[in-house]
Amino acid sequence: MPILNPDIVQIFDEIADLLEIEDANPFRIRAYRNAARLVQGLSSDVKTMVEAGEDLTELPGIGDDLAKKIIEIVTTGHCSFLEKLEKQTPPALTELLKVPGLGPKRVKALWHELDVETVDQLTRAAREKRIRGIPGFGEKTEARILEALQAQIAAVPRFPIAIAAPYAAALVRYLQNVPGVQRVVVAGSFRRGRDTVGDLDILATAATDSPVMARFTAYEDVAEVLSHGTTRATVILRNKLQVDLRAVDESAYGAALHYFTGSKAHNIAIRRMGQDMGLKVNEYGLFRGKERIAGDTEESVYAAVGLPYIAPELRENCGEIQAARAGHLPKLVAMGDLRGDLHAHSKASDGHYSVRDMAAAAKAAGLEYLAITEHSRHLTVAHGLDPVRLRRQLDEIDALNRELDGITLLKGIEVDILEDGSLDLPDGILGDLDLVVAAVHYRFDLPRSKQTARILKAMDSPHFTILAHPSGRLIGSREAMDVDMPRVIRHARERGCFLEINAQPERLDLVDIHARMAKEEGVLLAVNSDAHSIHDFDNLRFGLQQARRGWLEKKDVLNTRTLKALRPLLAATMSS
DNA sequence: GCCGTTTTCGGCCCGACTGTTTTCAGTCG
Repeated sequence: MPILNPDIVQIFDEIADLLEIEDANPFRIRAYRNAARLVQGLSSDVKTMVEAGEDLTELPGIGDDLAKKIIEIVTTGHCSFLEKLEKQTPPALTELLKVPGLGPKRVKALWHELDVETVDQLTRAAREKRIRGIPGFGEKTEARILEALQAQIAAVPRFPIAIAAPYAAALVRYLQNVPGVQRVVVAGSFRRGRDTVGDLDILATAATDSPVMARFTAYEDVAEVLSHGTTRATVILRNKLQVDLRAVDESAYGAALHYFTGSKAHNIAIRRMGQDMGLKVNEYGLFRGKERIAGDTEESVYAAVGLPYIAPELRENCGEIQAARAGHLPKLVAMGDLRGDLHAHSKASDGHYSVRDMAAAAKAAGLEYLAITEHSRHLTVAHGLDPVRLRRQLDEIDALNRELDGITLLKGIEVDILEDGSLDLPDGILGDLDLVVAAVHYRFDLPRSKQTARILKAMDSPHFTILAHPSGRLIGSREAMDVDMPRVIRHARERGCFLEINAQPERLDLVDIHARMAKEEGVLLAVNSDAHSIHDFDNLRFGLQQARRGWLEKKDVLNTRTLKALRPLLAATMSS
């Protein structure tokens, strides 16, 4: 069985969970958590690194011991230390840690006092009112546990960022109108541009006598108030989205925004840097002794620890601090850099508007060019085009281009990659296009070797410009295909073709770490809307955030090129 | 378990809220 990075992540997290229940040295536990997070964010395959004889202790947070464990895992497929822990502590206990309100201490107490090892046993113990008898537990805690268990049956998944966005915007507007409130901003993973958010973290600056906390918990969309203090409150909205509000004085804006944006790992690293310089860093500012030396702005927070400003999308403690220290931070691609969009549909296939309407909407969104890329005939549910209908559309686009002003349409197709890796339309007509976008739309279940071979073969077609939504995942409903993405990326480089970051909220694929890998390999990415309607160009901002999370600069993104600069790049993929 | 312009030991980020407590432990972010 091939060992992939997520397998290592899971093993280290499991070790950390079990060590927590055993009440081990918290810093030892943190070492495993850090290692898990490091591997999670690694843009290369650990097994490959081991096979290449790379020194894993070069990685920050990996020492001799963890390097040995990683080597054991990738070579044998298991970890003897984890197996030893599982003999001492029932592995099912780690499931209990996921119950809100239960941490390692309480899980351990439940296990020792009541022999509770599983979620079922916990539910029974709560119903039979046995939990309140344990020292440190009471009736309220018992009720909370039972409630949490019942809520977990209807487990709340993470929200795609675009779904959370309108709720965030509405809350921000509401809070801004509360007396005494100065600024309201959404922080947390939302601000870091993650593809999904587990909750919304909102920061408000307000006068101390502002009723902002009370007004927050009284917001009409609040279904439940989980906690309510003077500077912090947590609620659940009717759609199950959790929202945290933190209120601070305006003078602490920068420090609080930095703290509340995270990530946690990034914050810890920054605080440690501050500590080395004799500074205390918290959400109120940076302090040398009692003296406050920074915190008005985020820039001042970074400057105080000797760093340039780091964009929120980079704050995952995955190399951004080292890059900042070395002066090597990327100048991230920005919304205004996008010149065009290379993937869109009209009602000729499964879109909802005419080509003319789509062109007008793209122009209104500030774009200079738009590729029309209908589905091909194999995708019958989307009314995919055969050669005859495609030929007709090409004539329509030629005619429109003679008439349109300020926007140029490119002739494309989103051609199906068939199960054997061939493309769904003949080379003859594909050769008459400006670009060929290709994608997998069925048989997502092929084994890794076959799926990878299928895509590599498709890339070797005479006409192949962009691999669209390369992993095929749909957030919350379909897992990514099992495909060797590093190999696909390397092949794209050899073949001279491009990969897509699809900006549809449920796709956002390539994901950040693969985008970063592509950048490192020198493969250009297209940030495309995959628009099916005139409103979908708004989604480009989410695709762009994903690109920024992949450390992409303007030069790394294909569709930041002017049309003049783009044409030869497209042409080079259409003639080999 | 990691790490080192305090380098092989002794540190390791910081604070708010809740519930069960009479001063704080546990959990969370």
